[in-house]
Amino acid sequence: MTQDDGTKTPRERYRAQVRTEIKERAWEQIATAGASALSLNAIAKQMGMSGPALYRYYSGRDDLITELVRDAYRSLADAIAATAAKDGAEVQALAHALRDWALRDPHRYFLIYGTPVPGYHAPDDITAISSEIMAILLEACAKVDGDAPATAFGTHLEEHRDWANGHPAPPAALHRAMTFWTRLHGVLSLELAGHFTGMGFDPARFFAAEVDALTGPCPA
Amino acid sequence: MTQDDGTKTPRERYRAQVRTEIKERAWEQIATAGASALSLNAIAKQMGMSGPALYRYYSGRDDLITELVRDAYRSLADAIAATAAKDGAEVQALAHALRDWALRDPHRYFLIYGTPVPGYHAPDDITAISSEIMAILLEACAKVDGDAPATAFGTHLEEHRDWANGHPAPPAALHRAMTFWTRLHGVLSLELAGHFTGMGFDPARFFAAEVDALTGPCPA
DNA sequence: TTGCGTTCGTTACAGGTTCTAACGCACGGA
DNA sequence: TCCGTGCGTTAGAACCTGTAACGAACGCAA
Repeated sequence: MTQDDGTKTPRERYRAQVRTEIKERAWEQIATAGASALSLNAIAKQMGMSGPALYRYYSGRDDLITELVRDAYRSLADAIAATAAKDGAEVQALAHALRDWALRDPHRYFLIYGTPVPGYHAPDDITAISSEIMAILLEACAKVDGDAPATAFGTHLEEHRDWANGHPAPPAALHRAMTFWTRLHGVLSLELAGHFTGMGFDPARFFAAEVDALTGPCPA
Repeated sequence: MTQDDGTKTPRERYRAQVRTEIKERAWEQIATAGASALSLNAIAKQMGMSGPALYRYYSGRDDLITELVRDAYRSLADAIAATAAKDGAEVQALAHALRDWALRDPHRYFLIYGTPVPGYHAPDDITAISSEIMAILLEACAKVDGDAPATAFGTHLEEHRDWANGHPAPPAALHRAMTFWTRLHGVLSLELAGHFTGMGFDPARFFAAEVDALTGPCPA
């Protein structure tokens, strides 16, 4: 046989299949009741199994949620990387890719950028995915701010650029990347949280306006 | 006697006192373990009472949390109103008042602007407090953008200005108020959620840079 | 084909939560 | 002084997470 499936033994194949089905049920549950209401017991019952059986596949609730967060980051990084490869890393394209991804499943967005769980710390491989995304963003900003003058906060970032993972972006690009992140998160998170409902205006236009302000030459 | 205390009968006085003590314990608990881990049982045990006694004072967990959200909004509105009265509603002053308030208790900030609970809808009196805050912000922005040219999104807001509650702010002011909200929320929420930890730069400088960009004349 | 060990799913249980129901007591207004 | 309202109690149902011990099935190897 071909070794297409990656995993080899039937047990591993079965185990992987059950793990993904658990995650699918978990996403459904999160979409309806939120991440805080995620119940291993309910997932098991829904799959025709009884309670503690799931502990063969995930060591606990935190373990499952960590896996979901990892998948969410991975999905976002792939979406961003895909548009970067297709549109040549235009900043506007990245922004709208981010919004499309967030609107596709708001709960998935909040799993990453929502209210943090007090005791929880993400493992290293997850933060690594996060810096993948940042690298793509920095690349796009560097193309725009090739020789833009450094802003005040940009020089501050220049002095503390360990987070850029060695990317040779100029200060103005570092500044633009950070404002890209925070401004778009600001609009998106308030929109997804429903704080704009009933206000009457079009959130998409607001987002587009922020993207325009972001890609303009002014104070990035 | 004077009717200073508002409540009259001793029973009402006692009831009010217990209700506030419950809320104090709840805030302590939220500060250490987050809102999702708030336990009525633990609060009761901490107060020397046993479990269901609290249901005399709050009809359930949701009722208590709603009250906490109301208090949080009220506290924010008071803080904003205080600086508006003191500093004459300078936009910068409002921004830093917001950050100070948020840093004073991050969990309280997330209780308002964090991940929304799927089924939950805030009662009308809470949204009323929210528009109090917006009114102050609009007033401050109107002083800045007295006769500023309308932006594209500003005219869109002009056409859907029901959320401004009849405030006679010009389009540029409407636009500035919304970007004030989303941009500062963007920086603040990511900072409070810990997404900047380990990056090395100073979040306060980033916030200040965004405030500067916000109060500048460029694309509001 | 026949073992045999690993892994799976089960039930039983401990301890936690929210919330309802029914009971007794004690406080306060009349 | 009396009596009703309101308070706190215990008991219990229905959930939840997570552990422990048991039996069965599956797959690899001889």
